[in-house]
Order: sequence, then structure tokens, then C-alpha cells
Amino acid sequence: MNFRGSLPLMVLYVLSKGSNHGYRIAQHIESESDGFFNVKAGTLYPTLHSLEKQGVIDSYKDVENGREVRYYRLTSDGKKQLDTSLTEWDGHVSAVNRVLRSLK
Amino acid sequence: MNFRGSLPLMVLYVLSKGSNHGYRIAQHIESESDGFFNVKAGTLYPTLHSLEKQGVIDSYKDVENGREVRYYRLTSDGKKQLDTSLTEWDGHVSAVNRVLRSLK
DNA sequence: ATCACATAGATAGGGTTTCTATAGATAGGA
DNA sequence: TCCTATCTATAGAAACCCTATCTATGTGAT
Repeated sequence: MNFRGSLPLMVLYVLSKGSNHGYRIAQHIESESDGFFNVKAGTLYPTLHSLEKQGVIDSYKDVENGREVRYYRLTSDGKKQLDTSLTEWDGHVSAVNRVLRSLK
Repeated sequence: MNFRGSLPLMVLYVLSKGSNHGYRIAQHIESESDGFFNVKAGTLYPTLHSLEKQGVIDSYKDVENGREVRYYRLTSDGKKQLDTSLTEWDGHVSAVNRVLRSLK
């Protein structure tokens, strides 16, 4: 798929709009990107575990349609991290685009 | 530095404007990105070697100011690859941005 | 009732990318 | 002569992301 490091950023962003569980986060990223991203379970869950380990998200179990699911929630560190990551993403995109417009 | 996979794209782009040697490619990317990117030798040369192995660039030795330097040149496969990579980069950026504008 | 599919979560193992660190050589200016 | 900029290169490791595989439950169709 090649997320180029943008998956954690998108996950943090989605969670900043409300706690959610893995499967739904993946679906949301897929639908909002118009199918550009295909978030596989094997990519998503290690990413969620890593973000939790970093302390930018935490999790709790809840019941959804009679089934136990794990909800993820942005921590206050996660909010700061999201701001930083958004700025870094914009900086990266505009830097690449400057190079790709050079030498015209 | 975290190039997020954009270094090969920028290298191919720079070479599409004319053959060049490693050190100059790095300098160009650094200056045109206004210093956002710091292209270390240990990142650049493995990338160049990898692109050459893929056949999208080739190289030859030349003399520059009385010194032997290795020039890199885009192959015809490299031109196609550059087009593909540019399209993919634009697609990726707009897909991420769609997700980052969602749930507003 | 049972079969298929969507939902939900997880890990193993590997490949690619990028990093830091290190090495070596030459040209030009002080 | 020595220092700095130029120029190329590899080793080793960390980070990131992939595919593949596994388990389990709820729901709708047949």
C-alpha cells in the first residue's frame, strides 16, 4: 500500500474526532480517501499498538452490538502529537513540491 | 530526516532536468526545499545505487574540475517511472488531505 | 440449521527505507 | 601545510510497512 508514514497521522486525526475502534478507523480512512488507501488489519493493529505504547492514544474495552470491541482514544499527548504531525506533513508536502517545481 | 519515500522521486525529477552527480543532486534538493531536506551521503548513495539497480538511472564517470566524479542519467525506463511516481505522489497527497479534512 | 460474509482483533516474519557512523580521497584557499 | 569543501561509499541497525495467517462472533440468505 505504501502509506509513506501517513497512517499514524490519519489515525490520530480520526481519533481526534471521537474515540473509535480499529475496524471503523480503517473503514473511515478507506472511504474518505475514496478507496485510495486499503488499510489492512496487519498494518492497522501494529500501528495502533505502537501509538498506544508511545502514549498518544489509550484504549478500553466496550460492547458494540453485543460484542466486545477495543476502543481507542486520543490522549492529551496525542493531541499535541497530532498538531506536530499535521505541521510536519504540510511542511513535507510543500518541500517536495518546491523541489518538483524547480529547474523548470 | 524522514523522506517518507519521496527521495527517489526527487532524485528522478532532478535527473530529468539533466545528468548530474550525487553531491550536486543532494545540494539541489536541499536548496530548493529551502533546507527542509538534509540529504545525507549515507541516504543518498544507497538510493542512487538502488535506482541504478532498478534500471531507472545509469551512470558514467566524468571529470569535473580535474576530479573524477560519477554522473547519473535518467534512462527511458526512468522517464516512465518518473511520470508514474509523480502521479502516485499527487494521488497520495490528495488522498491524505481528503482524510484530514473529513469529520470536520 | 448451516453456510457465507462482514465484522473485529492479533501476530509472525520479512522486505524496504532511512538512519548514524565510519572510511577514504582530492581540490582550493589561508 | 593544513583545513574545509567536495565527492563517493559501505556497515549495521532501527523504523516502517507489507503479506500471510490465525482466531472468533454476528447476521443474512438459503
